[in-house]
Amino acid sequence: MIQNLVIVESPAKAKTIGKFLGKDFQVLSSYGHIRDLSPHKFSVDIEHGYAPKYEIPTDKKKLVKDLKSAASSAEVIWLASDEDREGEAIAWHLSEVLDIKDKTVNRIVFHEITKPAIQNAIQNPRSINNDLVDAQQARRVLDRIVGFELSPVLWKRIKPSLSAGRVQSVAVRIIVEREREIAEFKTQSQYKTTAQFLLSDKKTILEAELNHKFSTEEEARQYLELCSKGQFKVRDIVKKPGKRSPAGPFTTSTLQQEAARKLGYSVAQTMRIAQKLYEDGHITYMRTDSMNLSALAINDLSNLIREQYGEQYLQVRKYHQKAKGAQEAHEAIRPTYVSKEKIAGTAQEKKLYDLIRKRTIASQMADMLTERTTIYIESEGLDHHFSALGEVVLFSGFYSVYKEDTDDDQPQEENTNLLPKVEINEALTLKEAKSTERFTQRPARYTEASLVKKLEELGIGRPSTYAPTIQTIQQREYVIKGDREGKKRNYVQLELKDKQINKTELTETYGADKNKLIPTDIGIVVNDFLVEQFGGIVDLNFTAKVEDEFDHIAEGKLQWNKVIDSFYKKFHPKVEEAASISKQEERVGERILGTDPKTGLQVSVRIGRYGPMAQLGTTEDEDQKPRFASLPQGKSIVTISLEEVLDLFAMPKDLGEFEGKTITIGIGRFGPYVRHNNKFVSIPKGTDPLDVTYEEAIELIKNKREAEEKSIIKIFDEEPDLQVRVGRFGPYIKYQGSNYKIAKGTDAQQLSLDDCKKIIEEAPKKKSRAKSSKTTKSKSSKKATK
DNA sequence: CAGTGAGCGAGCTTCCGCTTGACTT
Repeated sequence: MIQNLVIVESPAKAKTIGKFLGKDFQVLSSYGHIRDLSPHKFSVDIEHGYAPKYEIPTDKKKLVKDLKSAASSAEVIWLASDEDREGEAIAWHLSEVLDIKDKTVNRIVFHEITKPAIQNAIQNPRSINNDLVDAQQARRVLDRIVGFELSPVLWKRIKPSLSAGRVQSVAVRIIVEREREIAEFKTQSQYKTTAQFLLSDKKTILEAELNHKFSTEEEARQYLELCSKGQFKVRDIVKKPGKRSPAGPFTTSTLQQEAARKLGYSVAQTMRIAQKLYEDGHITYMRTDSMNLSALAINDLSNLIREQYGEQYLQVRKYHQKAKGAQEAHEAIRPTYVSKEKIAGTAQEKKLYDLIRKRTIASQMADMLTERTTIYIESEGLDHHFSALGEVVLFSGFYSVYKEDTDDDQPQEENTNLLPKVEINEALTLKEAKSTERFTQRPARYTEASLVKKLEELGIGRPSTYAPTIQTIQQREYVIKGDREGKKRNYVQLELKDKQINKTELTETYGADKNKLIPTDIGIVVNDFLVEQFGGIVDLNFTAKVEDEFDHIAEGKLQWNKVIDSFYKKFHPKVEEAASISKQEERVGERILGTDPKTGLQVSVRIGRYGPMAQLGTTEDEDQKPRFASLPQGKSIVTISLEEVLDLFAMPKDLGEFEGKTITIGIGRFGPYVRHNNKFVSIPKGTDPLDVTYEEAIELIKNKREAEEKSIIKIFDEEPDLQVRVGRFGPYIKYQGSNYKIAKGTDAQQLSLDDCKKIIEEAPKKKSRAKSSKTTKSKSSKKATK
């Protein structure tokens, strides 16, 4: 029998701690929360003080049973969940669920997984902080009320299965508002002037920029004309020391940002890889908002920097978290053994480890020191002056190990920009000058990582939820990760050379975007509805405000259910009101575009049961049922024109006969298609279905037939319904409309009819396949039933 | 897998934060 049972949150942590504590301690893990509100039921008793009804999730039942039996045979139980609101609640749930009436229950905490930290924790046990637990309950209940009251309003007013919540709805709002700023952005242009001067040796060139931008071409031209007569000289040379400091060690959000910028990983990908590194013992915990490093780690880092770079490169620093609502229960993300330069693993794991390691080392290194030189150039009688900037690195410091990227698309300016030697009052000859029209840049669309950064700044969401939140808003189709093609524009360049000014018109592409978060029609309509009806909840500062109240609860100054009550009394009537109107009474987000000149029927667009749609005619019209059409990819209910909608109703379009059957063009659930003899061929992306000619349609049909023929490996005369084919995932059997997987390593060519039938019979029974394909992506719902 | 969208109604969808695997295609 083991005397002491320690329970932590993560199994990897349990393993390490077990080693530190020795034989008298058994260390187990709770795998996060062990109890929660039911995923299907409201589970908050509004009438009785908002009492939450907790249950043990089915997939946690066995774990809780095991923990119980371990607890029953131990004398002292140490609850060592994280030192934050959630961790305190986990400890409390454990103390409630495990049968431990007559046992000693000690609550202990540590911020780092080191032997001294853990021994110290064991020396200083306390009891559970009930105020902190209450703050967590308030957070949990508030989120449940918001999510489970708001979402049904959306089902009723807009479309089923939608969702809203304190975090996700603000994330969507940020993206929708940015898109509006982009749409409303008025670009302006200014003329930026640069010049090349020759030094007195008549050979060396000095490049400089004018400290003024002209708003019109005329002004720029006049200035260049003055320049052509100017007598330039060096007015002053100013030298200033410059320095740059390293960024702090990684937290979850900064790791996600840098991994996206430097390695191109998605937020979810970064977390998956980091999880593996953590489990393999290479890095500390990856879900953290702290920049703290343990004394042990700082010691290791100091030794490494001294040895590999020298004493002058070492500068021990302490970083402080600026993010709102940070709870700092863990260390920063760092290598467990910084001396380990390379790890075993996949290429992705190695790259991420290297990034974490270099960032951690750099964080304890000296500043980079530079000397910045500015040469001021002027001519008598001329307003404004030119200046040439140079920067020389005097001491590289942390910069030799790691440099942080920025989100700007602009290339980084070079750091070592040497300037030629000049003297004050040295006469310079203007070799040439250019005045180029430059445009102001529209705000940038968010990437996954820059959205995480924004959310963190607002104190919305936690390290463990950034990646899932981004997944949710994409899954609900509020936002898609997409590309936008750049547009072309002309700009003017005036060139002064040999006393002549030449004007050229050049073209540039601008505004192209790749893999950026773009709101969908559904996202826009849902957001506008929420902003209008529930502005307080989707307010960017809502979380910060309630966090303040949670803090007061944690300090014992407020009662948690009173906080919830005053919120609910204001919130619930708004829910009732919003839910009292039906979809038919008021169509959220509907746009009426006009009337069809041919029929005189009303043309409108809105969000329908299956997404954005167009409607011809109205339901009030008794004589004529309305016609409907889905909006094709790339079209939006916000911007689509009457003409474009009328084109949609021109389908299905008859193209004529081929082999005795008619060819029709239409748009279905999976996009535009050509239909012939009950067979469908997709029309490739980028082609307007209305532009497809009779000849092109036949071409598409023939191509499809050819591809189909090629895909058939084997066919049996006795059973023409059964075919062995090869597809994207390799060979498979097609039989009566269903596909069957062929086991790896089987030679599909050699299969006999009997072999195939056997494979079909032995294939696992499919569960409600037809249903799951209709409700596009309801994977999460299946998990819950299991 | 491809002409859905009205209406009838049953039953379902939904939140945020802690944690890892177990699952197909």
